[in-house]
Amino acid sequence: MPINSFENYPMSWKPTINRKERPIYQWLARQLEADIIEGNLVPGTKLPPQRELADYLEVNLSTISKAFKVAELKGLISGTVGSGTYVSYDAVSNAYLLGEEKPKHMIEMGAMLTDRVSYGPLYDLLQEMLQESDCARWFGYGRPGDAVWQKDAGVQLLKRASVETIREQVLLANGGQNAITATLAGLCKHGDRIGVDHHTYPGIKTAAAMLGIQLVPIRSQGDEINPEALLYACKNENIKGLYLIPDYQNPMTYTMDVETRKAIAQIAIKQDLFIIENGMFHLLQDEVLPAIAVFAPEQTIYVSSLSKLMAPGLRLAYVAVPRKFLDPVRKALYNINISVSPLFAELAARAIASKGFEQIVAFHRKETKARNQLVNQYLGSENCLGGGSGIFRWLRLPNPYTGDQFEQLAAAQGVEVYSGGRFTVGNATPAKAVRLAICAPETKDELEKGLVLLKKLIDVH
Amino acid sequence: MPINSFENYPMSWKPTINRKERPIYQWLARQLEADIIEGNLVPGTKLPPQRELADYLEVNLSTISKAFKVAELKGLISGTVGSGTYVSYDAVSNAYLLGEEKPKHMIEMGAMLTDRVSYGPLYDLLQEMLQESDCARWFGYGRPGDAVWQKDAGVQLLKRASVETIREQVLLANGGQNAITATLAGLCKHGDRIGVDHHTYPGIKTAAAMLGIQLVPIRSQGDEINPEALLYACKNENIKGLYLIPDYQNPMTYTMDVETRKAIAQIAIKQDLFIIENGMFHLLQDEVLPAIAVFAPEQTIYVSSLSKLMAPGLRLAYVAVPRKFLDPVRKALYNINISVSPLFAELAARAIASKGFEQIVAFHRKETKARNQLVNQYLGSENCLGGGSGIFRWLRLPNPYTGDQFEQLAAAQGVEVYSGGRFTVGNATPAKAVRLAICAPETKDELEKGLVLLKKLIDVH
DNA sequence: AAATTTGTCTATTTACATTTC
DNA sequence: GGAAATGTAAATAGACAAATT
Repeated sequence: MPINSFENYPMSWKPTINRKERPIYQWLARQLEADIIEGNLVPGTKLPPQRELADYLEVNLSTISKAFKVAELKGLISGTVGSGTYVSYDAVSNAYLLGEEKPKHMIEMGAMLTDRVSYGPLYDLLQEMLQESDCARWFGYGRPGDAVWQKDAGVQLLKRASVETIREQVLLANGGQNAITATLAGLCKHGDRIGVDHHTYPGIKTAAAMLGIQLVPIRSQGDEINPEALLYACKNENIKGLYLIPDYQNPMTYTMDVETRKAIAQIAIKQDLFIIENGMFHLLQDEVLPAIAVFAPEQTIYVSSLSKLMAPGLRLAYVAVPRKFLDPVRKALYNINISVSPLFAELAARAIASKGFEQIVAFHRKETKARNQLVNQYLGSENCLGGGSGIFRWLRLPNPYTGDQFEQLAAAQGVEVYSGGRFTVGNATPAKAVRLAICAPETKDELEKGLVLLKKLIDVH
Repeated sequence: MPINSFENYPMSWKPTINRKERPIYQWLARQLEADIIEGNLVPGTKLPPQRELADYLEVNLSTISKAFKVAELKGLISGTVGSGTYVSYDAVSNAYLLGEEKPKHMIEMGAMLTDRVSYGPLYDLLQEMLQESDCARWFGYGRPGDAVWQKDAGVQLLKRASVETIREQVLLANGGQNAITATLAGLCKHGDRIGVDHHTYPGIKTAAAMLGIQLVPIRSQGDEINPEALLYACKNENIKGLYLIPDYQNPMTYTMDVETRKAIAQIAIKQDLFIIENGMFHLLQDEVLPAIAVFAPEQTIYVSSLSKLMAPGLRLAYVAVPRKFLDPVRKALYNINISVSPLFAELAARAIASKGFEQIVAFHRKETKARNQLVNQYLGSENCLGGGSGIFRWLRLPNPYTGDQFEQLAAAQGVEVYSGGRFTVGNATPAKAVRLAICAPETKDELEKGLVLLKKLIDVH
């Protein structure tokens, strides 16, 4: 019997204990998971201190600790020394952004797509390839020399994004997500910690949860990661690496300035952190700033994906890998893919080397800018962050709305947007904002229809 | 001070202890790993009992246990209650079969390729696709209906391999390895155990090691997994699933008979094991036996890859997933790939639905049989297991040779073959055999050259 | 500024089950 | 067939450090 009767204390979570159900810690972890998923424990709830639970259940402190650890690695809860353990805001929100079936007649502004200007040129290049003699080799493993020039094309693309590398340090992946998951799998082991923005690309959240890698939101005053906050996380959170999107951060739209890049690079070098730099939107920017990889070339794995730049169906990414990480990343990519399709590797290489490449990029930018102007007309630019040649916006909501509420209301009106909660990491507080994928609607007309509906919702308050 | 002086006992491994290097268990694990990789501890070495080491180092038993666990999850050592802990045979052998660069002028009989008869028909189909209107959509996400018919094609392919499923339970992956790694990642967590053949497809070894999943070789009298051995492993090894290649097992060439399939299916149902059934060579067999998935449809994830059947560059696989595993496997595939290329999904679907499909398969079989007859001429069929329409053989070596020695000698002669050790799992003893990929040489002439050289090496003894 | 709260980590204790002899 | 050898795994204890008050 516990010395105190806990009946009188309000405990936010009262698990049952069943001594026959061994191991205890797993039994508790299962209960905790179920209670969170079923909604008995809502996001943001503070769980009782581990010692209190241990006392209440008459088990050892470490048994509780272990149960919490299981849930934490699944991304369900998040604990901090001194302040306690909280149910994560993103525990129940759906981070899988590309479902199997979509309800029809929705204006799609959730999942991120680009416009379709590049499909034609890609088609032409593919046609050209198929006219050549021996072209059937693209269904095999290609000719020995092919891989070399395909990687050289990667070098060229990376150079365009300010990253200097050599073909021996370029690896090919089946798209950006594939590259990132492989890099994580190759460089981290179960239980490792990675620093990220407090709102970030959901793909890394689900991948990390699957691999048992813990994401640590790097806090700071504003929304941007800053060097002091990073240094703090190095000292106190034992992080092993960083995942960053310095150019038009997803979803918060900020672009990191050069000084901050330098400072973060310096810290990464000093603290021996690796950085996964996602250059997703780098080349779409009006002014291409030097990548963090430029300032910390031995620490930074730079990922340059073609799906946003060229076409979403061209699932290919180039990864520039520092020498010391080359072997593990190559092995992880092998374990996951064996190899990429030689046909696509060739097509992509030709697209990059083609005269039309810059034109495609320019087209994308132009189309995107026009759409952003449309957005500004309806939503203004003060509370709707981003713009320029960014393919999404970050709409800060007027006061009574939470992101989730707004997402649901918008869906009811026929517009799909993604709530801030989908991007929230760990115990960070979900922003009262939604992300708008402005290039996803097929036409500007459809985008405008969506904007009208969203504007109405906002003006209610 | 330990009570006994261990100076006099011969201990196979004497780690140093440095009490300043905390944590102790990590310090020990690092030493163990280094000693294995540097060759101070050769494969097969029995390590001292955990208690003995603990006594010697004056630390607790569990500290040693934990250090051993770290090494075991990396696939370096393998412990059994009662008999002790041994250095794995495959700890140092290279399981990554597709290196970046190959020495030139080698006759390739290591990495497994098929012949090239299907390249032409695939080319024709792709050409046809590109003639259609709106064909540029394959660079986007395709039309909504596309995915449906592409999955139906998968259903059709699976049915051809005896597996009955519905489109809702078919998922697409970027090739067989991609499907297997995703399935493992989706269904297992760090530390889980999976039963496999004592020699198996190296891709699962490296993927499992990366994910911290432990492979348990299922032992039995002969080389084949049998139901009693499996039942034993269920009771004693706490395995959560199975990975099997019932049709022309890689590398040992055996095909599981129908009774054994039924028995294994029954055990899987009773013990609630999942089965990852790799149907890699299923459709190449002369007689297509019912898959294990037929007898345990709710337990079996059946993977049907096109790279061996059609072309290695067509990196696509269909996965038939039981309802209860659908969600985790789909999410894992999403985390790893987001999606497969719509262009390839369409091309593959058309290839499967085409009239030429059966013809391609027949072509492959015919070509392979001819090659196998050539192999029989030189190496006989008694010690060179496999044949028929199998694209590799398992050559049992005459007595003084180990697989590794033979691999090296053959390489010196200009023929690449893969030693049994590359396929060995955990503490299983590496077979004195090598695998010959008989369809990898581009021509029969080249295959014959290779066979002559191998024959000479064998005849020396 | 010091004391308290709180989570983290590793080593230790204990119980257990199987294999070997 | 029973005792000894051996690895496995969970619970517990204790030390530690950061955050809060």
